[in-house]
Amino acid sequence: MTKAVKPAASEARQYIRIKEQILAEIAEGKLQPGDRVSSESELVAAFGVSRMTANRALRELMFEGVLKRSAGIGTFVSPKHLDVDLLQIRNIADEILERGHTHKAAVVQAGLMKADANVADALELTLGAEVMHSLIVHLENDQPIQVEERYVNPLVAPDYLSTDFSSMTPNEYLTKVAPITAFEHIVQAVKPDTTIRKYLGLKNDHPCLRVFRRTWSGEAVVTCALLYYPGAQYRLEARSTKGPSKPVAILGEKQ
Amino acid sequence: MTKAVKPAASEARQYIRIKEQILAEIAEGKLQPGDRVSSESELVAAFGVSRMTANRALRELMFEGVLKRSAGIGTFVSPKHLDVDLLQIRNIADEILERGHTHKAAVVQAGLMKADANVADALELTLGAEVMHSLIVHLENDQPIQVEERYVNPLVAPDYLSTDFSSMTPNEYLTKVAPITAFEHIVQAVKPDTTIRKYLGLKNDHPCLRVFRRTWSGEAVVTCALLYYPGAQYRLEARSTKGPSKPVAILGEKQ
DNA sequence: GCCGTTAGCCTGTATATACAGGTCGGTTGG
DNA sequence: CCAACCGACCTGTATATACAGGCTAACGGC
Repeated sequence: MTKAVKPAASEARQYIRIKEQILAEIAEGKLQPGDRVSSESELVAAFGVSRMTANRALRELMFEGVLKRSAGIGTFVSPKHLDVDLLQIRNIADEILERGHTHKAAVVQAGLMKADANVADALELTLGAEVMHSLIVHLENDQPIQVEERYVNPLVAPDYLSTDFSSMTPNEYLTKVAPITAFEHIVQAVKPDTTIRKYLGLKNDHPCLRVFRRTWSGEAVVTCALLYYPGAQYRLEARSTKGPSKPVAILGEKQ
Repeated sequence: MTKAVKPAASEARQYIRIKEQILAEIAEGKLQPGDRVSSESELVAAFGVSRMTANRALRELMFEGVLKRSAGIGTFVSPKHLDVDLLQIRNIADEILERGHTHKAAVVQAGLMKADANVADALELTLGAEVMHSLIVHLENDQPIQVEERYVNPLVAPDYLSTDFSSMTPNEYLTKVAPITAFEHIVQAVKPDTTIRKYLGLKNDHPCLRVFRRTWSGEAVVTCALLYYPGAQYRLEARSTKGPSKPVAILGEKQ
C-alpha cells in the first residue's frame, strides 16, 4: 500500500477508472440489467482504492441512472438501462431531399473569433482561444426552415471555414472529419429574438424550438451549435433502438 | 469539537441541509443566476461540517445543473436550474423532490373512452377500442409545472384508473406493472391552447414545450402521453451514454 | 512602469477511519 | 418447529487530513 500519496500520477482519476470498467462490462453484456455489481469493499480490493472512492464511483453511476443501490442488499444494474445511443442525428439536407424538396444553405456569416466564457466552456477550450463561427440559414424550397449558429473547435476541424456549405452541410462535413462518439442535445421552447425571427420570417409570438447541440470525437468537443426551428413545423425524435419504425400522428393535431 | 461521532442524531443529513439552504436561497431570489455561492471552506465554517461534506453538497448540486463550479474561481449559480432528462426517463415527482420542493398531482379528468383514429394508431389498437384516459396537472410548490394528458392500453394495465395518483405518478405505476422495453419521444415547441394555458397559468404568447411520448413493454404499446412544459423555464436533455457529466451554460443566454 | 514571483484562496481528488442502520442467514432457546 | 437473536455484509453518512493544480492579487526587483 503506497501510503495515501498521489495515487495515479497524472493518469485517469481512480473513480473514473471504476466507472468506466463498470460501464464497459454493461456495454459488452457481461453485466445484465438486474445483475449485482461489485460491492464497495470488493472494489476496494480490486482497485486498491479507499472505500470513499469506490462509493463515489457507484453513487455517481446511480445518479446517472445506470445503477440502483439499496443499503443492506447491494448495488445492481438498473433495469431501465435502455441503449439510448441514438437520438436520430439526422442531416437536415437529407430530410428535406427525402420530402422531395430542394435544399439550400445561405451562409450569413463565417469567420474566426475569440471564445467568450460560454463558448470556451462549451467547447472545453480556454477563454479567448480562437474558434470558428458560422451562421447559416437552411432553406427548404427557398423557405427558411432552420437557423444554425455554430462554433467549431479549430484543433479538430481546421479546414471548416473553407468548406463549401452549398454542397455539404456543416454537420455532414464535421461528421466526416471527426466521427461522433458522443453528443448532447438540450431542447427548449423559446420566443425567438428579432434576428432569428428575421431569418426565419416569423411573426412575433411564434414559438420556436431551440436545440443546443454538442458533439464529441474521442475526448475533444468538435462543435457546438444552436439550432432554431419554427416550432409547429418541426419535430425532434428520440427513440430507443427497439422503438417504432412507423411514424404516428401526434395527438391533438389535425390529421 | 465533538470528536467525529454522530453529527445530528437521526435528523436531516448534513449535506442535505446545505443543499436545501442553497436551493432555498435560489428559490427566494437571494441568490441570482450567476451569483457566487459560498465556497467549501465558508460552508465548513457556517455549518460546522467537514470540507468533504460541503464538497458533496456542492458537487451534487452541480450534477443536478443548479450550480457551476470551476477550480480556482469558485462556485456559481447556474443560469438555468430546471431540467428534464429526455433519455434518462425520469419521474417528474422525483425531480421535484430532489430540488427540495413539494410535488402534488391534481387529477382533472379520468375515465374510459373510445379510441379515435389518432389514439388507436398511437396505441396500436383498433378504432373504437376502449382505452383509459387521464388529464393530470403536476404542481411544484403548488405552482403548475406540467400538464399530462395520457392514454393507457387497458390490455396491459387494466387497473390504471384505480391508482391513487397522489402517492404515485402514472408513469411510476405503469413502469411497475409493465417494464419499459422501448420508448419514443417527439418534441415540439407550440403555442399552448387555452385549456393548457389555463392549467399552467401561462400568458397568451408563452412558448411551450410539448413532448409526445409512447412506451412499449415487449410488443405492446403501454401508454402514450402529451406532456406540456412551460417552455422558457424547462429544458430537455438528451445525451449519449458517454456524454458530458458537467452542465454547461447554453449559448445565447446571459450568464 | 513593467514583469515575474509568490502567497493565498479555490476546487478536485484521494485516503483512512468511524458509526449508523438495513437485510439476511444461521444458530440457539423455548 | 418456530421464533428470537446475533453476526456478517452491505450501503449511508460524516470526519480529518493531504496533495494537486487553477486562478488572482499583491509585492518586489529591474
